[in-house]
Amino acid sequence: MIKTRIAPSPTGFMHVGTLRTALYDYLLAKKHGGNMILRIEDTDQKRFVEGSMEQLIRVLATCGIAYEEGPVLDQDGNLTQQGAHGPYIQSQRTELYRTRAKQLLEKGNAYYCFCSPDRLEEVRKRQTAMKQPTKYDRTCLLLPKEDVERRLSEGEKAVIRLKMPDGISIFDDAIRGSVTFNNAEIDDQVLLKSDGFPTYHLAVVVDDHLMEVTHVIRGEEWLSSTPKHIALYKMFGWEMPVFAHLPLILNKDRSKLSKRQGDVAVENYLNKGFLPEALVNFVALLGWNPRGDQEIYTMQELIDAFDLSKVNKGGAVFDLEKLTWMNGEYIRALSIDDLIARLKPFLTDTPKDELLRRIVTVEKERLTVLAELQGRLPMYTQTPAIDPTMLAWKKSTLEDAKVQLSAVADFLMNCDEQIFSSIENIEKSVKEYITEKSLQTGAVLWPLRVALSGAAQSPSPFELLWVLGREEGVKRVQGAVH
RNA sequence: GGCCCCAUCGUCUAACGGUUAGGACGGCACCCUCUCACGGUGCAGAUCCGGGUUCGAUUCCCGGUGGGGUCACCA
Repeated sequence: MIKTRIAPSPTGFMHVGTLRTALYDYLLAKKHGGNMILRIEDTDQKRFVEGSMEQLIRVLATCGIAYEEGPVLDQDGNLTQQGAHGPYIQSQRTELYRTRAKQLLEKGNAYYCFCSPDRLEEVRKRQTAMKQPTKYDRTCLLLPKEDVERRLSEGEKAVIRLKMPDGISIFDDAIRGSVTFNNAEIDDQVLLKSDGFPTYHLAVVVDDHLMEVTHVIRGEEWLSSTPKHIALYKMFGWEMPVFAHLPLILNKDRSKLSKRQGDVAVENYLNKGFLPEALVNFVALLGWNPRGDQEIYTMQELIDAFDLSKVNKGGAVFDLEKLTWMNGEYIRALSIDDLIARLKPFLTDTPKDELLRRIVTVEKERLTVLAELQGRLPMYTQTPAIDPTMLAWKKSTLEDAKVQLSAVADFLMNCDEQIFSSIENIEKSVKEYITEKSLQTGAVLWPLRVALSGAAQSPSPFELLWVLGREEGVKRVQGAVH
């Protein structure tokens, strides 16, 4: 059975790259009836941010990415874990890593290293100056056993390093095909830090094996450390998973997507009012395409079409404009009720139900992100200040505009109340009025719209009248005349 | 710099040796229209370069060039 896993660090936010990886993990697992795991990689205590695990769990849930194993939130919002291979939080598994590191030590596949960060730094500087690859010089590998024992018993801080074997590492990446490295160029990676925590490299291999992960999907930044992981799999005698290194998501300048150049946090997009479905749809298509001309996909369609071997190799620029367009598409596809429900969290003051419903009906096709609506509310809820110079249509005069407005106000005041029941009826009646009086459409509608909205650009006068109602509408028109 | 990866319109991508190199976002023009938005139509816009292989290369191979990633007791 296929088993995938997403393994984020609890650093306070979810990177969009993590979302895409999680999505691909999910798509691959679901496509083949497999399972997905959420594992928290919190082996760096310095980077841990309180509450971020819960946040990660919530973001995955709102994006519709469900996993079978890992930390979850119960009904009261408390963190629990589910699955047969837990715990799924690495800081709760440290004993496991220590045991495995010791095992490597005994077999001569790893060794203690007492070198100080300062010395390591010096070594690197020297190597850089001599234009040599920067890697540990293996000083501690030559230490006599007795020395090691003594220093350890004296309580000296030490790390455990992988003794990188000779030879070459070849593996078949599901996306890139065969990749080869010369082991001589690979560093003796620290596996267990002096604080007793494992590094990513040890923990990821141990956990993926113990949790029976079959497909390791991760970003391309991990490609060059894969030989270390392969060495570990071989030393432990474990079966290797399929590796799939995803192309990077890029900034406009084609460097790895970073905070400096825009939002990288999924939470930021959600908070601005990008719909999770839109974000998922967009991110799914960064580096992969189901072939064909379709742009909008449901999750089920993505699952059905997903194919790891069709993921692109080249990095993909995160195009905010296309995301924004896609979000607008999703907003327009929503029902009014659904849209209102999603809009409410973004409103600081919420108009009464019927008014809000009408506003949303009119604004729906104009919204690109949910957070925009709040700024458009005053047009409907506050009497606008009218700039008289704006009232005149094209080459028409202010006087003429006022004449037209007075007449329209009279018409609106005296017409059948029924016409206010729909935008279409209002439009029909007002246009009939214009025709009957042989007026110029623009000469009436422009001043009318400006009088209603106070803005050069706004929804149509018919839409505005429908939202505002007869009373408020007439009041605004009369107000513009005086 | 060493190693590794990558390379089709500005951007996301399609074309598993033979297509007028297709679609989408963005841009521009036009239509709809009182304005905005929506919608519709159209236009501009790409195979990094050089060698091979082949009757024929976007596609396969090699070499350049360019870009990126990585070289931590961070992931």
